[in-house]
Amino acid sequence: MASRRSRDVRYAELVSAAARTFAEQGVQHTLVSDIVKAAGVAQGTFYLYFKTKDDVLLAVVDRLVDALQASLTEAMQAEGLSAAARLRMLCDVLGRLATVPGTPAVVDFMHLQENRPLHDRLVATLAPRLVDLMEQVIRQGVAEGTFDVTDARSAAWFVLSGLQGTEFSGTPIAETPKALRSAADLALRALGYRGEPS
Amino acid sequence: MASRRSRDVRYAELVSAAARTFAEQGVQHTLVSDIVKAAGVAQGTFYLYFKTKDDVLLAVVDRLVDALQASLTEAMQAEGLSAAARLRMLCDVLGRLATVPGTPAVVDFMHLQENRPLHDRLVATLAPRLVDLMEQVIRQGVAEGTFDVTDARSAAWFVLSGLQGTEFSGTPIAETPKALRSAADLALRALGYRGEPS
Amino acid sequence: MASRRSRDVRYAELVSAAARTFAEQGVQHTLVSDIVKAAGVAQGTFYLYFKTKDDVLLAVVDRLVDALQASLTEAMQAEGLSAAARLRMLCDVLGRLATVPGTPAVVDFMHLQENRPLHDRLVATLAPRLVDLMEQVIRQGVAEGTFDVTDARSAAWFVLSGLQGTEFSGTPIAETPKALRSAADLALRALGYRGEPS
Amino acid sequence: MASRRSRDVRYAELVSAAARTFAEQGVQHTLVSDIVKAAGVAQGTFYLYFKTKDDVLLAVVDRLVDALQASLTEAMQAEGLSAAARLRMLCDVLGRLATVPGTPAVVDFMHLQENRPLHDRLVATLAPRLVDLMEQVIRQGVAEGTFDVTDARSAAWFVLSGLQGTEFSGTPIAETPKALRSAADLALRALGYRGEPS
DNA sequence: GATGAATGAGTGTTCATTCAT
DNA sequence: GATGAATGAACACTCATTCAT
Repeated sequence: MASRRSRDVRYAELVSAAARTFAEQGVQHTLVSDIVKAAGVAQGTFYLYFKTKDDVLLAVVDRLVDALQASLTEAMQAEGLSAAARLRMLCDVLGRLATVPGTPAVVDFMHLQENRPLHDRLVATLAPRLVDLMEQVIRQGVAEGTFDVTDARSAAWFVLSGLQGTEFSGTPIAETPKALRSAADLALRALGYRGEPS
Repeated sequence: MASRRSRDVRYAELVSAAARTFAEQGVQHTLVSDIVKAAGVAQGTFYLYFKTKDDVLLAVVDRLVDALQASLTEAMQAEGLSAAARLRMLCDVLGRLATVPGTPAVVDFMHLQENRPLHDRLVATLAPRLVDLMEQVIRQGVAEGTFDVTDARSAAWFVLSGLQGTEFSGTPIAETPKALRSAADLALRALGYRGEPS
Repeated sequence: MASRRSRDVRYAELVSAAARTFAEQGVQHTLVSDIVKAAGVAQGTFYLYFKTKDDVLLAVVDRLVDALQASLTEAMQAEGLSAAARLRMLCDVLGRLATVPGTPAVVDFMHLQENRPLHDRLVATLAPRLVDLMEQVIRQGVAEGTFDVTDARSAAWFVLSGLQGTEFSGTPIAETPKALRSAADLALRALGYRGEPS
Repeated sequence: MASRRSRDVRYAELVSAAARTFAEQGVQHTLVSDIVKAAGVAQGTFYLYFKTKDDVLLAVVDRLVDALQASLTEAMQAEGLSAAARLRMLCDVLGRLATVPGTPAVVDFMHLQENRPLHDRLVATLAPRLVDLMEQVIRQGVAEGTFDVTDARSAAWFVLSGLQGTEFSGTPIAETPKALRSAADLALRALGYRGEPS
């Protein structure tokens, strides 16, 4: 029998085990029995913490989202930055996503065709928050007079999608940050920014 | 027994039945037995035309892609257009996707969370071709001196992703064409285009 | 693979296999996998014929009920019999239940504590029909002037329950017919019959 | 932690909780976890008082049986009554079962198809004692010369089953006592009693 | 070619019971 | 005594695929 744990600890262990297993075998091919084996726990224990198999998936995604959210929020809290600077910073943070400590290999396995469902949930959960942030930045730029857009929300979607598209462009992960940096220039131009590129 | 048909006709019927069923129940929850029922055909017949269940999905997607490809290729064949004009035209075609005759409700159900796999395959199949087209347009623009980008491929991804992002921005389908039109302006600006907006 | 059968034949085979298995192992301890093993059929085949495990139980009971119904109806169709004679005949038929060809050992295993659910369903399905028959007999007796009861329905329940109670009295099955015969005398007296005993 | 109780009190609480839960959800669908929840006690505590889940069922039934036994024994202790009078009294007691203080709603939920197992155990436990009582009464009647039966035991089963059958005849509970009274007349006739009806 | 009965490996979930704390 | 986390054997049911007719 796995030694007694507090509810929270065991929960975290299970989520970790699930994340690991999803990463290794793909969501679709991960059995509940794989997860519990990885967690060193009995089958039934799983159901003390999750109602169904899908539940863990949500939990895994939530943990990632929370980590990202933390990074982003922290990054955006800096005062006295211009909108353009903030946008570049946002790109940087996104670019570092792949290497955020604690979420290793996330982006890596997220892109396996196999793991589409996970990726989708992540995006579905994360995207709205990102759009909100981006929209704020754009509005700031408009207020400053450095950006020139009429519909901040739409522009936020366009820019963010463009940046995200970089993910798919076949760029090796190692070069993602650089790719995002030049994508940031395109983004700024799209927003009507006339300042010099980075 | 379903009446004898030529192989092609029966094939088409099955693909249609599959498309219909995927649309109604979602890919994940569509059983092979549902498809054959919809096609008015016996279970075994299915496997005379498709090797596996996933095969139909591919076939359904292929049919869509072919239709789109036809529209796009035709649109791009026009001679004597500026790069900017071509880009706008490309946006228009994308905007009309939802109403392409023969692929009714496609975009509609493509966006159900349920149908992510289908959507993904569509994008995976279509995206490279679109990127190719877009890249050509961009290179033309650079050659003309109206666009100003260094990495045409990356820019193509950025712009195309941005345009695609519009899909997700919550815009009602009816207004997608209009939304894409203004997104085209953002795209042109991103590419360094200085001409007047549409 | 078990050889192809017509739907009806295979259905009958499965019901038989289920009846046999229920009899041997008790309803509660019979697994679907036991039934299919007994039928020489794959697990999935079971679900081509029954929606759930409980479904077979119903089917088994129905088959028994139909057999009994046939015996009883036939027995009651004889013309020109007195009510008392009919009641005795009904007792005989009930007494022969255990030996009705085609339903071997039924009563036998019906009484295992284990098989209470089956027994219950049988009684629940059969009892109303039996009560109807008994009520008819009683009404005939009242009309003849040989029986003397005011509420034929209640009397039917009383008499039938009394007869059925004999089942539980610990009488060995072999002697059930004899026991029922003397129970018939009690029943007739209860109904106010003054004729000489059998 | 539930407050400390004497073993007996806690035992009684658990039996009550079980009875309640069985009544509400049916025996089959009652989980041990439901019972402990109803008792406000931890899962493990259950097993300090009962060896298995079936044990509680027995305990619940026993409690009912004890209550009934008490009523019956008291009723039968009256001296100087004729066999017929005793039999009528026995019917009365049975008729009042439904309203015996301390076992409210018992008969009510006992008849839910759902609760057959409970009912069965009750009958299985109670019936032999009842049969014993009834047999005594019958023997008394034979000795008095007012009853005329050869096999007192069989007659006891017949009569008792007949009376119990009244339970199932669809009679509303409120009228059960009355129904049993007229059933008593049938019973007396079955036993060869020639005295005037009640 | 067409049929549809048959297959059976695969898996999520349940729940009575145990036992470390 | 009391707790409640942990156990894990047990099982019903699914569904893509095969193949005898």
